[in-house]
Amino acid sequence: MEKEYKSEEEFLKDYDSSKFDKLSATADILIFSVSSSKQENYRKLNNKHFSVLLVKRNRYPFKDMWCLPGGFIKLDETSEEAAKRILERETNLKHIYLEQLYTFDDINRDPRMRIISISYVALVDKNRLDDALYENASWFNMTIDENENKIKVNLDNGEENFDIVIKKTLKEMTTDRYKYTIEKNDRIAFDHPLTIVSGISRIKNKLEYTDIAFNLMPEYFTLGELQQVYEVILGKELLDPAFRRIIASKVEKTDKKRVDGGHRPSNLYRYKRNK
Amino acid sequence: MEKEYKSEEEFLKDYDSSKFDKLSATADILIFSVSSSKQENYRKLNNKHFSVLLVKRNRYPFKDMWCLPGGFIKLDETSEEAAKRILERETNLKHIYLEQLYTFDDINRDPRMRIISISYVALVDKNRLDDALYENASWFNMTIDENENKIKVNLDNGEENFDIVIKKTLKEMTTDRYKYTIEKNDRIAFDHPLTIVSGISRIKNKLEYTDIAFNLMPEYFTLGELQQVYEVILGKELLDPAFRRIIASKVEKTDKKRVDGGHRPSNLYRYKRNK
DNA sequence: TGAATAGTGTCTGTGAGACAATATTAT
DNA sequence: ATAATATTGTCTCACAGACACTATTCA
Repeated sequence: MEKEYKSEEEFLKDYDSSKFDKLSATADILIFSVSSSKQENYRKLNNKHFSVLLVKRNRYPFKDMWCLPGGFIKLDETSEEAAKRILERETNLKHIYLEQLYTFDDINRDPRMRIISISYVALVDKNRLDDALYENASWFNMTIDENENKIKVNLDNGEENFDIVIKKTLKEMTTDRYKYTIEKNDRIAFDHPLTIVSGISRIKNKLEYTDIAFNLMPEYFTLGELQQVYEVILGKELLDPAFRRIIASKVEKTDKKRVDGGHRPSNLYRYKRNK
Repeated sequence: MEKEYKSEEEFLKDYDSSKFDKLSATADILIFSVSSSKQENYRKLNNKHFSVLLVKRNRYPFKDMWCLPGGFIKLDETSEEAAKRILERETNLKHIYLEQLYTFDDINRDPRMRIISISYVALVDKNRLDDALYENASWFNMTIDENENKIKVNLDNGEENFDIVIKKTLKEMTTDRYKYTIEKNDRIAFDHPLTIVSGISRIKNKLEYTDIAFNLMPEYFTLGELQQVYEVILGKELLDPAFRRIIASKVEKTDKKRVDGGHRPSNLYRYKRNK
C-alpha cells in the first residue's frame, strides 16, 4: 500500500533511493586518429593508417590485455564529462570531437559486477599530440576487412600484431541491422572488440554525409592528404576528380603550399563551414 | 597500496564492489507508429499522422504529466531486455522493431536521485494492436516544425494538445551536430522531450537510407499508403513517380487489391528484402 | 459524369564514375 | 630525363525532380 503524498516536495523528502537496483557505469572512449608511416622512397607520400588508442591493463581483471581508455562515472559528473576527463588524461587535449556511441550492458561483460559501458568516439589530429602518451597507452593501426558475415580488424602497434573477428548476424524484424558477436579475440579486454567495431562503423557512415573528417586534420592540409584520410577509413580508393568535386564546397584554398618530395607541390587548404 | 594478486580468480574472490559509485538506470521507449484519422469525404483517403505512445504518470515525481513508457533495469536483465519487457507490457506485442537510441544522463534529470535513461526506439504497426492499451497510455499525433534553430513538436491525443520546443545549438569542434535544450515544455516529465526529438530525428534519417518504414506497415499495403508514411515522417510531400522508382526494388506486387472509396482501387504490395 | 486516387511516360539537369591529359617538382 | 604527385577537362550514364497524361472506381 502506497502512501499518498500531497506534493512533489513531500514525496522527495520521504524518498528511499535504496529500493531500486543500482549498478556501476564506465565511460569508455574510442580515440581514433590517422597516423602516417614514413616511406623509403623519397618521392612517395607517407602511408596513412586509421588508428585507435589502446591501453594496456596493469591490473585485474583482464590483466596484461589491451582495452579502451575509460573509467568509472562519478555521481556528480555526466558520462560525457567523464569521457572528457579521461580524454584529457590520455591525450592532454581539450576541445576534441566527442560523440556518444552506444551503451553496452551485457550482464556478464565485466567479471567483477554489473557494469555498463557508455561508449564515446573521439577524433583527434595526431599532429596536436605530443608524443608523450599516458602510461601504457599505444596507437594501433587498424586494417579492416569486412564482408557480409564478418568483420576482421587487424591491430598493429609496431610491437604487437593481432586480429579480432566479429560475426554479423541479421536481426529479425528488420534489414540493415546486425547483431555483433565476438568470434575471435585474445588480446582485448571486456567486450571492447564490439565497441571498436561499432565505432569504426559509425565513423565510416558519418564520413560520407558529414564533415567529421576535418576533426582528424590539422588546420592546413592538402587535398591529397584529406583524400587519403577518407581512403583509409572507407577502406577503398577514391577517384581524384570525384573527390575534389565533392569536397570543393567544404574547403578553401590558402596561398600556402606544401613542398614534399620529388613531385609537384600541392596547395594547402583549410576547412570552411558550409553557408 | 594495492595487494598483489596471482590470478584473476583470486582477485575476483576478494573484490569489493561497494567501492565504486553506483546509480540506477531506466529503459525508456519511444513507441512510434502511424495513425490514420477518418475523412469526412467518402472519396478521400484517410489522413495519416506520425504518433508516439505516452503514459500519464499517476505518482510522483512529475505526477499527472506525460512520459515515455519505461522502467528500472533490473540487475539480471540488459537494457534491451528491459525495453522488450516494457514494450510487451504496453502493447502486448513481441517481436517488434527495437533499436537503442541514446543514453541520457544529466545529473539532475531525475529529482529523486542519479538515474540514467537508456532510451530505445520501437516501431509498431498499429493494425497489430488491439485498441485496449495499457492503463493511462495514449497515442499522440505529432506535428513537427523544424528550422535551423528550433524544433517544435505539437502533440495531440484528441483530448490534450500542447507543444514542446527544443532549441538547437551547434556544438563546437564540429558541424552537423547539435546540442538540444528544452525551451518550452509543461506537460512532459523528465527530459523526455529531448528523447522524443532525438528519436524523431533518428527515424527521419534512417527512413531515407534503410528499410525501417516497413516496420510501420502491415503485411499488405498499397504504395500510396507507404508513401504517406514516408510523407508524414519526413514532413514533406513526395512525387509519386520518384517515390515508386525508389521503392520499387524493396516491394513485390501481390495479386490482391484494395478497394477503398470513390476512386481506382490500388494494388497491394508486400515488403521484399533486397538480394 | 465528376471527383478522387492509381499508375505510367518522358524530358531535363545534376552529379558521380571513368579516364585522359597537363603541370610541377627533386634527384 | 624520370618518377612521382597535383590538378583539371570532359564524356557518359544513372537517377532524381518535374510535370503531363492515362486508368479506374463509386456515388
